[in-house]
Amino acid sequence: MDRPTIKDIAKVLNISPSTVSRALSGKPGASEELRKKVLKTAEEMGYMKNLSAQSLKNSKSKIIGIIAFDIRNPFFLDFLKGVEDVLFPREYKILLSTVDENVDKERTYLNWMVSQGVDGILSSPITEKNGKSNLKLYQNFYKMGVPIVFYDRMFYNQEQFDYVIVDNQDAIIQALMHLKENGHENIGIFLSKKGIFTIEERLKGFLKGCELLNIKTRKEWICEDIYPHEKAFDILKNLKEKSHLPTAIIATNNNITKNIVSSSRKLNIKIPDELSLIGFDDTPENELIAPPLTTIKQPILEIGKIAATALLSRIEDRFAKPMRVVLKTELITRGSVRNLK
Amino acid sequence: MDRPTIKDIAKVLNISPSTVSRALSGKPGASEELRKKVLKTAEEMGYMKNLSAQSLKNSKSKIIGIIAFDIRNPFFLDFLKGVEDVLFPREYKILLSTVDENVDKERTYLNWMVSQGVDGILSSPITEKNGKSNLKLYQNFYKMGVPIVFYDRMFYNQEQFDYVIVDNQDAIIQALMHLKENGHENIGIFLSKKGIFTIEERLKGFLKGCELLNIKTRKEWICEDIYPHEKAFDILKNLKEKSHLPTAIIATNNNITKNIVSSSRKLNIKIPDELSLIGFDDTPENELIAPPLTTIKQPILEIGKIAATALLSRIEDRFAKPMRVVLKTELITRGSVRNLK
DNA sequence: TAATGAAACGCAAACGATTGCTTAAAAAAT
DNA sequence: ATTTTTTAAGCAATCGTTTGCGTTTCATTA
Repeated sequence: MDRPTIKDIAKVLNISPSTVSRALSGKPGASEELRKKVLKTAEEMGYMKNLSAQSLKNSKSKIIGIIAFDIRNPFFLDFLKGVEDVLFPREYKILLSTVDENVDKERTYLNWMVSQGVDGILSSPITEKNGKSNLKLYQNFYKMGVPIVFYDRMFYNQEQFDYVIVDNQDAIIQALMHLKENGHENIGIFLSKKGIFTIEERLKGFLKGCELLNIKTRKEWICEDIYPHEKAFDILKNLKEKSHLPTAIIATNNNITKNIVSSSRKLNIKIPDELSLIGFDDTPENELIAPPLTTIKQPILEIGKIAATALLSRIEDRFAKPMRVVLKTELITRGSVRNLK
Repeated sequence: MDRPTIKDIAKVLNISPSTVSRALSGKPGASEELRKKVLKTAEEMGYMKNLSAQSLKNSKSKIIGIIAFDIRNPFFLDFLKGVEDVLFPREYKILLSTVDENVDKERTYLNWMVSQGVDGILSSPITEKNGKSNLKLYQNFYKMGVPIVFYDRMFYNQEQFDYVIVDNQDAIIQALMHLKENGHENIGIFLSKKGIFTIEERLKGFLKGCELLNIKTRKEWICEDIYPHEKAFDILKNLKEKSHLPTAIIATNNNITKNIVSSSRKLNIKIPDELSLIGFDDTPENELIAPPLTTIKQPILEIGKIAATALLSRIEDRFAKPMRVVLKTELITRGSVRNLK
């Protein structure tokens, strides 16, 4: 009692499989009359096409693979929605992976995806702090003609790839300007895992911005590689004990932000009275936190939509010139930055 | 310059494709010596197996489909992680869909998935408020032997299916007990979209709990079908204007909770002084909200893990007896419930 | 009426991997 | 040295669809 195939339909109607195929696909080669009959019996028999067979035959799967650096990041709520909005109407399916910031896992998934015959890949590539990455593999795939679009992250000096990212340096500079306008001179930055493209960029932005705006910073205020994010507590504690707290901190992801808020409470550091805070990535809850959080907001839904659109274009034309999209972030000012003036 | 196939490897080594296949898969029929040679040349030639061909041949895809009621719900952050934790080591891939609470979209995706030849489906089925659902389709698939496990939601009187859900009635009763213990007698519930299994259950739990605990409630306090969730504002406003506010509200999803908090602020209703609130679904931010939110916490990661495990079992044995898992929720008490005593 | 063309349909070979069956070769047993 | 057993490898069919090419049918035109 297996699922009926094209051959079964053909047998029932006493015609050839090729004709059934043409009728089903609407390609010329079957009379309109016959076509209707085929459609009807297919329906009646509960026919469902076998996409594996189709993929095998046409080397097209209508599947795109997504490499997510870490699915637990709320970033993916909006990102996946954006991607899906574009993909669904065009009948593309999503093969999802989460690689937990792990290069080996990323490699495994990448190979699976290509083996699976995905039509393209949307990836936020991993770079570990020792510099290890799957760049070679991506380059191989690129040569093989596998359409790839990077989102959120990319590789330096690899401008042959398409990418959709955000201007991370500018994002931090915006934050810095806002702080300066509010009279802050002693500013720190809490950075997540080292090596990650976005984090490196945010650090660069911080350094550049401090110079640009003539803000003095101290080494102890540039806190790198805070991972796991709970480490924020110890750093904050240390800073407080040494009476070395900056007047403001920029956090570089929402988990760190969250940890700074909760740590501050435990350490009895009042936000924003004693310490101002700017977070990265806006979640709906940020508005409700005490105090309401001033954050850098990325257009995540847009990133998803644009990346998906770019990938589809790339699939249609392997040789089109690379699409390089850099979106701006927006600073949402709420109550976590104190005006010192 | 296409990707090499088994045949290409065979040609290079002057052996037959069958031998290459057996060598690569490690099945008996190739000497160890030859096997190593095959592996080596496969590696050198950059061979990657074609999973479409494999699927076609063995009718196994090593892909499981996930139907997500709405990917923007933070539920899926943990759920997907839980699922992936189980699936990745067993080399299963995830085909993800989001159906936006839409029965038609769900149907489309379900058909795609089966056409794709997924080995099983993890689904949180949609029921629209008019009762429309894809139950028939699920039943068909069930008869066809497509392994299906429902999570978070299920269909009433369909105990042939496997499912992993939470005791929603008990969850609300727990909340009610907590409120009663804190002296609340006038309690309302804000329910999301009508028809949804979990929401219906939570309503039942509320009704049952009120009777059990001898809590009087009013019709105006049982607010159904709050969708879009922003409607919470109007309801609250109305209640306040009529001086009809209950002393406590139970919200039935985190979006409604969020809207109640923000609406209360706008309407100058103090939580918990004037109004106590219990939310549903615990997000990390709940702790940081003002006031810290008392919520009903579902073991989401567990739901994902158990559902995935159940599905794999079902795949292995189509005729095993249905796995029916009902997990308990936990009430996380923080600051949003006032003690009236 | 015969010739021409188009349309409708069938045949069979692919796509890449797997596997039951057969044959050949090597090892073991008599 | 001959038979039996084990092991290694090849042949060819198969999974379900698609498609180039060939054939049949029928309407069109000269």
